[in-house]
Amino acid sequence: MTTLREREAVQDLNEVTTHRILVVDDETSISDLISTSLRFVGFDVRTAANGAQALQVAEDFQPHAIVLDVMLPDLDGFEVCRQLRSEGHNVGVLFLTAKDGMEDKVAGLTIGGDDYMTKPFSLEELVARLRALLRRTGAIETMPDDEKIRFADLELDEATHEVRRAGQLIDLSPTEFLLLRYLLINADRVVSKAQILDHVWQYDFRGDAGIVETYVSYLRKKIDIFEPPLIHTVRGVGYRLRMPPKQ
Amino acid sequence: MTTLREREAVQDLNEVTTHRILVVDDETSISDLISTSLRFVGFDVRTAANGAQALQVAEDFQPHAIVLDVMLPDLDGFEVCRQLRSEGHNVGVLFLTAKDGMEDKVAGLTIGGDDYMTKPFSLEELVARLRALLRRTGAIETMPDDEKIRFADLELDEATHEVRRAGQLIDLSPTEFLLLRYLLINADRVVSKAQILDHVWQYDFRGDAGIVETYVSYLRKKIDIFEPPLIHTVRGVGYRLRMPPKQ
DNA sequence: TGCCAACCTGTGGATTTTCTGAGAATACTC
DNA sequence: GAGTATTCTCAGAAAATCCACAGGTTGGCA
Repeated sequence: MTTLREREAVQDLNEVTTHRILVVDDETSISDLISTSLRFVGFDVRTAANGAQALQVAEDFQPHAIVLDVMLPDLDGFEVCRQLRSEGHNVGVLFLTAKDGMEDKVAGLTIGGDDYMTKPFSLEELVARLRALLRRTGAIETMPDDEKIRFADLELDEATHEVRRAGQLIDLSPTEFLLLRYLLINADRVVSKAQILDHVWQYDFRGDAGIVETYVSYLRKKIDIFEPPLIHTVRGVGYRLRMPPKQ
Repeated sequence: MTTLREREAVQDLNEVTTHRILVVDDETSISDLISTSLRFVGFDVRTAANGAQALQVAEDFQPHAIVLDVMLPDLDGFEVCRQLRSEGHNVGVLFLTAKDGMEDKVAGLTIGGDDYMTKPFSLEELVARLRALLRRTGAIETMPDDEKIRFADLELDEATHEVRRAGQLIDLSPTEFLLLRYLLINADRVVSKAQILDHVWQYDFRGDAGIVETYVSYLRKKIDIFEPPLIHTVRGVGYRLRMPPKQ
């Protein structure tokens, strides 16, 4: 799925060091989904299925960040977080919360560089948030403008959520933004509609891949009214962001 | 989650030296919340859970300031403070008190550069007060003018609590002021409603993020009646203070 | 050329998000 | 203790977004 290119990009940021991420969730399906995704993107991942195990694994794995479900069979996520911090672990935490009203019982999830997402989420967003978290907590040292992804005269800024083509500001909806981001990260490679669906849409999306065509169409109308067009269809395979062939 | 920008600002003020803050509170949840926040904005933090421990830690940590709950299991906060002073520690103290009428007593007992806040408080305010305290006690040397935060033709003065747009004085309520301050500190980056809620509102606020919309609306009516508007909403993500897009 | 599958894109309704006004509750001020 | 300011909830309106669907278009291939 995701790509040498993306892994190389991560390598650049890390300067050789790979970041260690601990994923804590008791539903194996979720935890598999997440860890597979993160591994593809180049992280070194380990998992735990409950709080006690999480503490244990964290001890000798020394992760740079933790993806932590707040709803665990034994300790809850906050307790895990508290204990880790009190033991001196200086990790950023990306909390996962259910969308069922549990949400508003919990405040303070964005303190200290931490962040949270409600289930279900899209993998693309998970990765983006996790990267942002690593940056904020200093695990990735950043130059002022490596929060921008560029391709040709196209520029996507993660911090401001701005997208520009040839310097001109372009307004995108949230899904359009994620889609473009996914295409950009995989620039020059073909990505299938299934891949796009898996990464950009929430993991519980039950519609069909036709939606991807619709959104590609939206994107084209916004960014490919400029010349030359960058989004190319590879019939029978998928889509590809590509420079015009310089003959 | 407060931002590279803010950390850089702190660094500038400190000229490399990081300020040491001692946090004394017996409720772990509170002391965690505070220390996490302070660490993130660049302070070097240590904690103590009671008076005796506080004295001990202060001895070898030599903090520049102390955040001190007046209600401790052993000694009370004032006693701790008195003993420290008598031992020659010249630290500023930010007292924390419950909202129970004790406030007046506390107010009377704060001398010199000290300050106090009643629980619950907002993290934004805690940090602001602490900075002010450090300035008053001389732990931060200030240039005449760094108590102002500016963005475009907007100017917020921390010392006087005055806000101006295009030179014109604007009257804000306390919450509006904190909100604008938070937006200013994070100027140009997108901040989510959850972040705003976590930082600007008191930590025990149990309402939903809708309140943020309401207050953004208030702010707009006060500062964005001027042209151009500076507060922009990024749909699905949050808000952002932004200069008029360079055409 | 003619056919089929894949792809594109307009339409429109459902859904979600955001904005804002009105009013109740609370806190402050003189 | 009356009057004002502030905070917060709520709900309707407005806007943007999402998504299904369907007819039109394109490209590959027999």
